[in-house]
Amino acid sequence: MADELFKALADATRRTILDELAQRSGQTLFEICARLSTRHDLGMSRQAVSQHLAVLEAAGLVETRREGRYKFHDLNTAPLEHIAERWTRPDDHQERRS
Amino acid sequence: MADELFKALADATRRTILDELAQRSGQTLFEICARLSTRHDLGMSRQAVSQHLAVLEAAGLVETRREGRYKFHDLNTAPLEHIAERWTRPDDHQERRS
DNA sequence: ACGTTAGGCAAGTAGAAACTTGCCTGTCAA
DNA sequence: TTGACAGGCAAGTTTCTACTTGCCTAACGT
Repeated sequence: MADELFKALADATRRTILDELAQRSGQTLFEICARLSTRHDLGMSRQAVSQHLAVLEAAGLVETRREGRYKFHDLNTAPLEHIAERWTRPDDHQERRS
Repeated sequence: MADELFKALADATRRTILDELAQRSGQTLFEICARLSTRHDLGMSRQAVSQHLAVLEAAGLVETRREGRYKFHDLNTAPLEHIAERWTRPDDHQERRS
C-alpha cells in the first residue's frame, strides 16, 4: 500500500507528470504527452506515459474520469500529506504484531 | 538531489531501516543487522544492509559518525519535511529556465 | 460507412536495482 | 602481537523496471 506510493515517486518522469498535473489538473493522456515533449525534453512514447500514469493511479496520486473517448487525469495530493509523519512521529507507526 | 531522496525511500527494506533508526537512533551496522533479523523477518547479509545505509546516507536521511572501530548511524528527517509541498504548493516549484 | 482520434493490451529488450560472495583494512583486548 | 570484531571494496548474479513495438478496441466527425 505505502509501497506503491514510494515506488511511484521514485521515478523522475513520474514526478514531472505530477508537476504537470499540479499546474493543470484534468489533462488527457495526449495532452500530457505533448507537454512533456515540448516543455520538458522528454521524448517518450505514448505507451510509456500511459504506463507511468497507471503507476501513479495505483499509488492513489492520480485519479481518472472517462468521458466518451477522453480520459481525464486529476492530481490527488492526499497520499503525500503524511509521508514524513511515519518517521517524525515514530510512535504512530510501531508494528504491533503481538 | 531530490532524486536520491525518492530513490532511497522506494525500497521497503530501507524504509524499515529508517523505522529502526527512528526508534533507536545511533545504531551501528551490526546492531541494525541483528534487529532486522530478529524483529523483522529480513534475513539479509551484512553487505546488503551496508549498501542500503549508503543509499540512505546519500539521500541525507542518515548521518554517520565514526568512533574508533564503530560507526554510528543517526536518522535525519529533515529531507522528508518538504516532500509534499512540491505538489501541494506548486508555485514554489515551477521550473524557471528563462 | 469510413477514416481519424483517444486509448488499451501484450510481449520483448536493455539497463538498473538488490543481493551475494570473497577478500581486504583498521581497531581493540588479551 | 595475535586473534576477534567492525566495517569496506569489488566483482558477479539475478530480479525488476522503464521503454519500445505492434496490434486492437471504442468513440467521434463527416
